[in-house]
Amino acid sequence: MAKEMNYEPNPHASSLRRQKSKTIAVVIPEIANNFFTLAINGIESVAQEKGYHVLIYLTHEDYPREVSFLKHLHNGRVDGLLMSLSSTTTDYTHLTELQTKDIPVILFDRVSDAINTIKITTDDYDSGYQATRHLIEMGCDKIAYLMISKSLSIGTKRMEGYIQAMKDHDLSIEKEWIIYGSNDNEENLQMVCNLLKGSNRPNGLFASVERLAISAYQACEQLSLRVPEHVKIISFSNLEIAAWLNPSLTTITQPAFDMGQKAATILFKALEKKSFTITDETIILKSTLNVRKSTGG
Amino acid sequence: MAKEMNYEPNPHASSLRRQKSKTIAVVIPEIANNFFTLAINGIESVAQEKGYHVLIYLTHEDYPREVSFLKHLHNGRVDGLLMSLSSTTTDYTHLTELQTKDIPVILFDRVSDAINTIKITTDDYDSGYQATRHLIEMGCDKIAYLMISKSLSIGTKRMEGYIQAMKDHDLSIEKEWIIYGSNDNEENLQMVCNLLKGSNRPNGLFASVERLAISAYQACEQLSLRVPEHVKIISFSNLEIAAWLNPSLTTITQPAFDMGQKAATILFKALEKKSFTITDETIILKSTLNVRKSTGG
DNA sequence: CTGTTAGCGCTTTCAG
DNA sequence: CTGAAAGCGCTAACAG
Repeated sequence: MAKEMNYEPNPHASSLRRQKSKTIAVVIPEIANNFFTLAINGIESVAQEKGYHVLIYLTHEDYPREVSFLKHLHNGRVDGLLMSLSSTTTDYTHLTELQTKDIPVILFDRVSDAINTIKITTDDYDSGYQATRHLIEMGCDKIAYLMISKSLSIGTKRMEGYIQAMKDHDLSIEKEWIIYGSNDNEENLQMVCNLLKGSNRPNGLFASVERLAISAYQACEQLSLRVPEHVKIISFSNLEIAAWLNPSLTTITQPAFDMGQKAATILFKALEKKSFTITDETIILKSTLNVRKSTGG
Repeated sequence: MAKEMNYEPNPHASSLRRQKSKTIAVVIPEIANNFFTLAINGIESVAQEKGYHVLIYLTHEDYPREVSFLKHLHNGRVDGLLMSLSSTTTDYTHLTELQTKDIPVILFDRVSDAINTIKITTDDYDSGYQATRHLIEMGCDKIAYLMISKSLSIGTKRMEGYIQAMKDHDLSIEKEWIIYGSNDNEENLQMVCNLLKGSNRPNGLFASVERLAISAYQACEQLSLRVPEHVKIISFSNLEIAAWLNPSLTTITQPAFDMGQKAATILFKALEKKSFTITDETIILKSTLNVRKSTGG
C-alpha cells in the first residue's frame, strides 16, 4: 500500500526477529585470479535469484585471518558460508565450530576431507594427469611441478596425477623439480629461476595454480628462455583473455562459474528446506584441457 | 571475560540499536575484469583494517538491477555505498534518494558529474590522448575507437582524448571508426569484424575497456589479421598476466587497487567523523601507459 | 480476518 | 561505579 512511498523494512530488525539474515558469506583466499572471480560471479547470480546478500572476505592465504573472519560469523550475521580454504590452513576447528552453531559451511575447490560437509571440487587427479601427459606428448621428458600447498586437496591430488603420468611414461622425477610455492610471488619467481638455471633444467613446467604460472612465465622471460620452444608451460588457469593473447598458453580450465553456482544452490537449498541435510560428500566437476591450435591475434 | 568462550555479539541486534551496521555495499557492473577485481581488493583491504563488512552486488550493466539493489539498501542494511555506474544507467534518482537517507555514496571509475558527491576517477582524457598518440607514433594513421557508453564519463572523456590526439596529428576520423559496444560480447565481436572487413579498414584499434579489447583480439584472430603487424591494439586493461604473455599487448593501466582503497578510506572517514562532509569533487588518479619492450616469455 | 502485543539481543541511559 | 530497564523495528503468535 504505502510501500510505494519507498518503504523498505529494516533488515536488522527483521534478521533479529526471524533469526535469519538472508545473507551468506564467501570466504576465499584471493580474488586477483580469474578462478575466484568467476566463482563469485556464479555465487552472486544464484544469490540474486534467491534474494540473498553476499558478504565477501579475502584471507590472502592467511590462516589467522581466516579464523578471525569465521569468528565474526558466529552470531547470526550470516545464514551460511561458502568457502575455499587458505593454503596455510591445516586446522579446521574454526569450521567445525561454525557448523556446531548450525551455520552450514560448503567448501569449493580448496577443500579438505577432514571437514564433514558437502565439498565441490574438480577432477584434480585426472586433470593433473592429463596436463602432464600433454606435456609429455609435446615432447617434454623433464617436467617440474609447481606446487601450492601440501594441505590442500588441489595441491596433492594434482600432484598425484602428475606423478602417476610420469610413472606411466617411464619418466623419472628429480627431487628439485617439485617446487613448493609460497604466498610471496617474488620468492616463487626466484625458485623457478633457480630451477631453470640448474644443471638438470626441466623442459616442461606444470603450474598447479594460476599465480605460479605467472612466476613461470616471468622466470622464462628473465632467463631469456622461449615458451614453448625452450620450455613448455601448462597451468591451471581461467584466463580467457590471456589465452587469446598467447596461443602457446596451454591451460586447464576449471568450471569456476558452475562451481560457484552449484555451491550456492546447495547452500540455499540447505537453508530453505529443513528436510535437506548436508551430507559428507564430494561433488566433482570436470575441468577442460585447452590446447589452442590457431596462431591467434 | 567469558568472551573467551567464543562469545560473539549478535550483529543485527547491535545494528538495530546503534543504527549502524559496520557494513558497506559495493555495487559494480561486473567482476570478470581485472579492474574491478583489483578495486575490490583495495576496498576489502581497508574494510578489514577498519572492521567493516563488505556486501557485493553485480549489476551486469543492467540499470533496473542497479535500481533494485539500491532500493534494498534504503533501510540501514549498510552504512555507506561504493559504486561504479552501469553503462546503461542514465538516471540517478536511485542514488540521490539514498543520499537523502543519509547513506553516503562514493563513486569510482564510472562516475557522473550529475551526482553530487566525491568521485574518484583516473585521468581519462589524458590517457585517452596518450593511448591514441602512442598508436600514431607506432605508425597508425587510421585509428578506430571502441566505445563503452555515452553516458559514462570514462566513455566520453577517453573519446575526447582520442579525438583531440587525432586532430593534433592532422588525422581524420571516419564515422564508422567509432564503435558503440553493447553488453553482448558476441555482438561486439561482430561489429569489430565488420569494421575490419570494411573498405576503410583501420590499422589501429583503441579499446576503451578491457572487454572490448578481447573482442578486438578475437576479431583479428577470426580474420587472420596479425597483431601488431596488421593492426595495432591498445586498450584500457589491468591484465598483468596477459601482458606477460603477449609483449605486443599495449595497455593503459589504471591504479585500480589504489582507487578502491581511496574510495573506501574516504567513505569510512565520512562514516566515522560527523565533522567530515562529503563534497562534490572529483579526485583524479593517474593511469599508466604500458609499452613492453622485451620479447617476453 | 484484523488488531494488539511480546520479544529477538543488544546498547544506552538513568537510577541506585 | 554497578545494575536495572527501556527501546531500536520488525514479525509471529494470539486475542478479539
